[in-house]
Amino acid sequence: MARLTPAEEMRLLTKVSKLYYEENLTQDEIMARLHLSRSKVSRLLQQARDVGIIKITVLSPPGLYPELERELETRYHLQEAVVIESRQPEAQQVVSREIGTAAAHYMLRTLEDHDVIGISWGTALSHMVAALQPRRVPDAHVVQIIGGLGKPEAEVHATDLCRRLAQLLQCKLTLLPAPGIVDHEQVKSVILSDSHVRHAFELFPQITVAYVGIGAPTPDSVLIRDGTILTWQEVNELIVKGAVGDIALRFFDDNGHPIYSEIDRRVIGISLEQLRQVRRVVGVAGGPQKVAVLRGALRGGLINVLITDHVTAGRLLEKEHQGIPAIKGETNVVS
Amino acid sequence: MARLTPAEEMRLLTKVSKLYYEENLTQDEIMARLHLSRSKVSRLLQQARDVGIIKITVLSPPGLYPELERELETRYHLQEAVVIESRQPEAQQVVSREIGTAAAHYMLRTLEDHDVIGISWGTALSHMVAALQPRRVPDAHVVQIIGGLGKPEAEVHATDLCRRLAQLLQCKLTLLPAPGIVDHEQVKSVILSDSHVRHAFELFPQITVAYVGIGAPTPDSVLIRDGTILTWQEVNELIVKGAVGDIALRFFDDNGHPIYSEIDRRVIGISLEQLRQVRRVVGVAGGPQKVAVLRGALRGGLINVLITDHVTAGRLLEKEHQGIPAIKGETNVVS
DNA sequence: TTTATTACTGAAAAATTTTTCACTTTTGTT
DNA sequence: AACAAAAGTGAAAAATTTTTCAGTAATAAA
Repeated sequence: MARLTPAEEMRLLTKVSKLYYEENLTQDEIMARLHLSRSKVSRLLQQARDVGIIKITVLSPPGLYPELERELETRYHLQEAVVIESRQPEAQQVVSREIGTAAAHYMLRTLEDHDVIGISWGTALSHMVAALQPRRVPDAHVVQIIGGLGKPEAEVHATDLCRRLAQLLQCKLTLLPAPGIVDHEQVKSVILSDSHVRHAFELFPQITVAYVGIGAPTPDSVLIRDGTILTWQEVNELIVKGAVGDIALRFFDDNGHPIYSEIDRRVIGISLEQLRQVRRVVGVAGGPQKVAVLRGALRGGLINVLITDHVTAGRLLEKEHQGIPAIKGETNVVS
Repeated sequence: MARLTPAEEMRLLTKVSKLYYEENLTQDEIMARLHLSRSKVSRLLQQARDVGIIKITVLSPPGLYPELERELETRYHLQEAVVIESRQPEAQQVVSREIGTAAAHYMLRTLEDHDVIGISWGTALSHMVAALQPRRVPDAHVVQIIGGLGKPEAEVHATDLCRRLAQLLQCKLTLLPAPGIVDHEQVKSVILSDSHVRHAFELFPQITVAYVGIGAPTPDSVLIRDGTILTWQEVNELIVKGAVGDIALRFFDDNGHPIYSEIDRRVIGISLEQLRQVRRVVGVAGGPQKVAVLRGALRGGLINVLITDHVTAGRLLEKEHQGIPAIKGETNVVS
């Protein structure tokens, strides 16, 4: 109601701030006490925050990397980034396990009653399921989004992962009873006519959250290791075409753009386009080999939650060839 | 929805805190982002504050004494204390002026449209009015609560104060056209029969805020100085009875209890009991001589807003003969 | 001076946050 | 293992805070 001198204003600012933040009075009580209007108190507090009379600090306990998370989230338009501290950040196996554990916690934290959970495949996801504490969520639904990998007779990995997960959650389960990749396109169309397979495919649009591993095309990757899934020659072809890695056997380049090829047509599983329709795609990956792929996946908006380790996170935030920003409109739906 | 490990909980706490306090997301946005329930986010923030992850500091600019104010308010159940920094805290005259200025600011800040303002008398109040910036508050009402002091022909001070104040506020004015103290009780009853005087008295219960000076019975006080108001002998009598000072010529002791006497019966003005009925009584006083009286007034709950200087404030907070607390139920109504 | 612009106000509306409540899960105890 | 107690949960209600709005006062410009 009045015109105040700067000094008097300062005193009022300080006083209101103290009463609010130190004495925990409500703004109403302060208003009564100091004979101000409700709005004035609110505005005063706002001003005090702006001017710096009120200082709010959030301290991060050691072992947490909220700044890295924050930067990743901002830079790549992520819904959330989870960065854990790795004890052996260069050891692919160790990192995968650590990240898998973090992913399990993340799942536990974010799981909702009617979630339809798409699961791909990979070491990290495997560790995730291994680390997951059992929890009854009967209305959830686990859906396999890529066929079991490797030769038909070995089609265990992806399928198994889903089965174990569904068991831990005691929830519904839809498997994709097919190999992840077949030898000829014709075989694929035959398989796709199977009603079970079709059933899984039809569920893709209903997936509310997908957990995906991210593959790097290195010689020792599981993909190539024993030649059962892809040959080194095939992978090389893809690399020549610009591939930096894959999500559920869908290869993509530096910018997350899909790389179509003969190989792609032989894959039985969700497409990158379909994956992009999923509201929440959680990428679970870390370790030195994954940096390049992750960068592509992030740039292309193929994932919108990232679970990784602090070293990988740091690398993903390095200037990167003069920071080409993630392309607008290609990001997954967020809200 | 989930059971979290302590480490994971820490991360969540930190993350939520950062998003809320550093990114300024709403709890709703955080909920969407982190897939938590609205309540959970609120509780998490509460917890983070409790645990100390979030630290809120209010820094007081130099020259302000929010701690002293706070302590005074708490110790003496005050609605508000205003402590200003005095440049010459031992010089009664200087302090009075400084405090008067502070009181003017306080009035400007808290003045409301329909306030009925009771005004007593004193050096500090005089400075207050002198320092007051003009401000039109036509519905306010200034009421003189103690007769003009001294001999009838000198009855200027209190009256004048009120008149000047009313002019500055361009508001209604009710004077108490009588001396503050008369020679004989009989004279008083005659005066009280005057309709103007009665009018002022009838307004006392409607006073919403009273500004009162606080008198110390020292030889150089204006009260005694020229012998026009009280003689040293009269004052001495009061001191013997335990008086530490007065508010509007109503003397009281260490604990703010009124001291009744022949003198008291000759005073024309508000009584301490009536003053106590006033929702807000602002005591304006400081300087070395006022410490003892102020202590009495504060202990007795005779005032519930105090405007003083930092040295006096400090003295008022000294242990005081093993801190007899202000007596409950004797305090003025606060809300 | 008068006028136009800007800033500021309090009340009410809208938005946000906290608490309550009814219920479920976990944990500790017999 | 069965049970009771305690802790934790989300939805809704209640409380609190912020913003909007319409109007007023202060300041700047003419």
